[in-house]
Amino acid sequence: MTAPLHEARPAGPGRALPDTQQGMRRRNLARVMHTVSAAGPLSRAAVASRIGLTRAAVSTLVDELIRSGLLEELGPERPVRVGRGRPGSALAVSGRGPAGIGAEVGVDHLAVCAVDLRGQVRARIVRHGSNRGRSPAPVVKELTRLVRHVVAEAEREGLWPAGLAVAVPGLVAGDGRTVVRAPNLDWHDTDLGSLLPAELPLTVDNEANFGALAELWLGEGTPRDFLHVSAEIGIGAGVVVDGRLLRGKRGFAGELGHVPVRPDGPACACGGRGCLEQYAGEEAVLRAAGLEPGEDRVGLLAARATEGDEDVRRALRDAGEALGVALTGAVNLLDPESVVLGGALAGLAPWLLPSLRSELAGRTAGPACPVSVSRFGPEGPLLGAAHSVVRAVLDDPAAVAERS
Amino acid sequence: MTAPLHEARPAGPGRALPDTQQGMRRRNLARVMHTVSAAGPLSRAAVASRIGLTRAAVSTLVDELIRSGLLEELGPERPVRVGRGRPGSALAVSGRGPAGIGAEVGVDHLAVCAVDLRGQVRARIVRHGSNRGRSPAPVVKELTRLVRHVVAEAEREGLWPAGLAVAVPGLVAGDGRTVVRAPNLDWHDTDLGSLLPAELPLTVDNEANFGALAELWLGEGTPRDFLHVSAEIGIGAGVVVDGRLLRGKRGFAGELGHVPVRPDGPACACGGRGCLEQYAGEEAVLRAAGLEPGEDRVGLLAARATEGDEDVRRALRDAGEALGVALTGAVNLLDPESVVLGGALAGLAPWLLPSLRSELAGRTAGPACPVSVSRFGPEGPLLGAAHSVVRAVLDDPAAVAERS
DNA sequence: CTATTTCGTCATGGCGGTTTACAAATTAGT
DNA sequence: ACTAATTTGTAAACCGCCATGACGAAATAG
Repeated sequence: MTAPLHEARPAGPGRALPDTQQGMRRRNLARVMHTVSAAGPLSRAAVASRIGLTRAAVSTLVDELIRSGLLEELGPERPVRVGRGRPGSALAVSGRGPAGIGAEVGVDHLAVCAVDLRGQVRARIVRHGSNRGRSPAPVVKELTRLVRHVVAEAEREGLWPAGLAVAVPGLVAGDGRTVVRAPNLDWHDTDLGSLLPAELPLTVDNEANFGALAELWLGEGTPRDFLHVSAEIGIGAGVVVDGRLLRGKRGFAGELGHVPVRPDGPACACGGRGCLEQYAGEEAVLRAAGLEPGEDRVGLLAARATEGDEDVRRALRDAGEALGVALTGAVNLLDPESVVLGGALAGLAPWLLPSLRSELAGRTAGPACPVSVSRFGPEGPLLGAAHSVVRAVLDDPAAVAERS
Repeated sequence: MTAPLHEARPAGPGRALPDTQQGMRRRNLARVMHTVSAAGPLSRAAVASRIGLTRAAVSTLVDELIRSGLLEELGPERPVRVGRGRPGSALAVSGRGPAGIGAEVGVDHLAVCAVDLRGQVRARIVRHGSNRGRSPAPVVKELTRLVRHVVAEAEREGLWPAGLAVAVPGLVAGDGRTVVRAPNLDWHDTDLGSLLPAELPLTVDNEANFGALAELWLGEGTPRDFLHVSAEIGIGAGVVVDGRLLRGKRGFAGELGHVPVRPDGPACACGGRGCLEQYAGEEAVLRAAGLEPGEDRVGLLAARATEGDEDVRRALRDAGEALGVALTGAVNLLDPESVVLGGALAGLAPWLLPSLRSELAGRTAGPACPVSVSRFGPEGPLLGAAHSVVRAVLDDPAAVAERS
């Protein structure tokens, strides 16, 4: 029963459980966890009215969750006051117990963190240094060391790892383990499952997808329908529809970088012509700006743009324009509530946004789709990965209780 | 309790019912209906093993459904044989009881049909004649007459109408009643709910969406992730993701017609430039082919192309090319399993497909997304509409039993 | 200080699926 | 043809889960 933990993929609170009393119980446990997790400290009565069960039923559910160590009672010193009447006893998600381990394989860094059920980052390591062209085995070996380190640190705080989620800058197969293509790393058809320790349930996904999930779960007022655009060499988008990540048949959805912007434009590695990547991809922008590819390419662009370098600014303006054209297509197709720029794009937003927005507005009848910048910037994918494990626990607390 | 009947919109078998024993019962009733409906005559034991309940539980569910008239026992003359052992008694969806009424407001016709729970069309009327520029009131009045006629015919066969679903060639608001914009008809912000008889639960939706649903529900081997493209003056797409229709925030998803194909192309009514509609829309194609707009425009194009008219063929080839560019973007974004051409496009497919396919293949790395033609052609939206009502009954049989 | 309100829990009950057992209906094998 | 094996459908007893209603506990309002 470790399968339901891979929740960043199948997704949806407790779906697919059989419609029997046991399944009902499990779903109700999940609903209690989600409610308490989302709405802060809450009394049993408040939970009951929110999920539509009686106080008595919620009491038994809460008892079970407290026994499992997933929920805790804050104690009589910190009651939940409502007005007149006896104050409720405050329930909160436990700060001990299971933790989600998130990891990120970036082009220029590795990062690992541990997040508890409350959403707090409890341990964190970042190692800088380029991974371009390094073969998977040594990179993953190093990543494994970092994971073990973070897990050890988390365990010292009374946490135990419930799963590992890895964000990679590339396409991931539908199995949630295999990196099909990561151009920045030059990885192809690499099964991370066989390289990582098998102790933890594993999920691998695109960084744009995890970034989108971070936005969905952690962003304040984030809608249930939006596009999260993120870029390094390639440009990827995490598409969230009705609160769920859109993956597509093979798991390749969100390949914004190869949306045609000018059908007769320059040839692209994908076989097409005039793909967005040819105008707004990292290499294209650096070339247009007259810069040499170096270590921290995004930082370099941002620095030069800040200094007022006209070539760089023009290059970014043009990239924003191309992004605007591609996003117009996406917005027409998906009708999202907003578009969020995350990952590397977040740092370049000041110079991309004006042309992007005007292009989008000019091509749209009625009010244009609002474009914002992610609050998490480059941290999004890592946080999203760790939280995906946490969400899996919230989605089926009974499965975790069995293992603890 | 008429709300859950509008199932083409919220969709998803019995979701959102409370996780209480009553909700469980209702969901299990729905699962029995869906199973029997999908897998033909089935014994109680077969249903039980398919949905994961015990034979005893299924027996009580089936009893209830038979009492409600939604299921029927075929009788001892037509048993379900399995091999050794006692043969099962065959269960089938009832051919009487509730029926779905589907209606279509086309540019050149009105159509209404009644479909029983088995999916059979039991009554049908089509009235030819242009509706371009006619104001909503008289058109809907005429449609209402046709609906009453079909309902009367269905009732003579022992059916009763469970709901009415109307397909329109335009954008429909999120409420499922109001036509926001239908350029072919020149309707704007028209609330069909106030014009149609209030006796029946009503759903209004875009014809491309209903066409996509027909494909999803009735097509053989149709995947759960695909794009259904359909066109009259505008070009719309029904986007199906994981077996559910993608609607977007305002319900405007699938506006393929305004995806930019050439960012510097001719201006479009939407405010943009070079939208797909400027290359593959009906007017653009007619102009490129050197034809005058007349009554049956699609038929005219098809006829001329069949005759070998080079201008028409070239125009259609170019339109296919533009469609290919726009679809490349959509395919990259959504990673669907296939693309289906329906509605008016189905009739022009022989001349559109070659250039469309080669454009799509040339712009895609790896195997290109397969493009096929709808089996239903122009009938798709009408069938999808009627079936959406039927699906609503299957999704919550208990709600219907209360009304019968 | 009392009346009122709200919280959490307990006992009871209804409902729904499971378990177990059994009769009915058919095939396979002798 | 007759028996053994197999499968179906149903009935009775059981268990689990939530609802109902009542109660004591703990606060506020007057």
